[in-house]
Amino acid sequence: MSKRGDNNKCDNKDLLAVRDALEVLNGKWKLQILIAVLNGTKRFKEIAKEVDGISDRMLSKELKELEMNELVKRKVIDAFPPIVEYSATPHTKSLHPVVDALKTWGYLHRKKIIGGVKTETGNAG
Amino acid sequence: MSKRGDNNKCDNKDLLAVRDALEVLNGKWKLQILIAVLNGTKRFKEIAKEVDGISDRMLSKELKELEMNELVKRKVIDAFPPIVEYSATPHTKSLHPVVDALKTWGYLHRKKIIGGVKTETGNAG
DNA sequence: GTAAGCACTATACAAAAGGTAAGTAATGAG
DNA sequence: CTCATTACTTACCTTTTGTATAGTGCTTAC
Repeated sequence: MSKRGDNNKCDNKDLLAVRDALEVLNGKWKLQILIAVLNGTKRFKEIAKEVDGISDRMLSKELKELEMNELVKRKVIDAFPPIVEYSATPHTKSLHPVVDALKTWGYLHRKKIIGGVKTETGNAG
Repeated sequence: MSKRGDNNKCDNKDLLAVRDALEVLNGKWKLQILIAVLNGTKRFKEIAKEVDGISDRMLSKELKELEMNELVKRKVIDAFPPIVEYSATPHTKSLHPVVDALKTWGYLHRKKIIGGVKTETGNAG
């Protein structure tokens, strides 16, 4: 009866919530873009630099989806070579626990698996 | 030293950690499978039922990758129609904060965006 | 006029992820 | 023998993602 006190279990509704989150945050780039923007308002090229490896095409696409979900705010400044600034919204900021948990787990995982991996070629099965 | 107190910012190393986590957890299904297993040891078909929509092909594939990363433990019981049990490991359990953050944010997002969306076809006034 | 820079957009094509359907091995029910 | 069951594997197809290249509109620098 005490579902509230037990956050280590997921019922069906919880599963749905995770699916919703995953749908918005899925893919290789979205979280990384969000982190860049969470660290401060940035222009297109600046995000591209921070999210190393992403192409203009992908960044443009992801930014649009993120905007639709109110996870970035786009501001066009009417200047000579165009200036477009992307910034975090309150909704983006609500992602901090997710980013933080992922970050913490990333370090943990690196220690446990990546750092202590048996050589790919040397395991006798 | 001061980094400890400020978990709202990500430096380059933190970014890398998030990328590591994303690499292991990426895709539509991994977290959902992990949640199913975190809720208790289960057989192949049981996971398939809980992670609604996944195909045998995908489940098999994902389970393998998860096993390689020590996120599920596979136990074969030598019985007549095969019995294979998948269970959580200590490493899986370390994912609880991630799952929990994602779950919480999923609810939040549903309220904010999915629940309060303007109708796609009928927003003319 | 030519070149460079910004924030995109468009096109073509390759690669990866995901979906669907069918097949495999072993065994008990009919 | 056929059907059903379990845990997968295989083949084929579509969608998404990634790479490379070129172009738009505007302005400064040469």
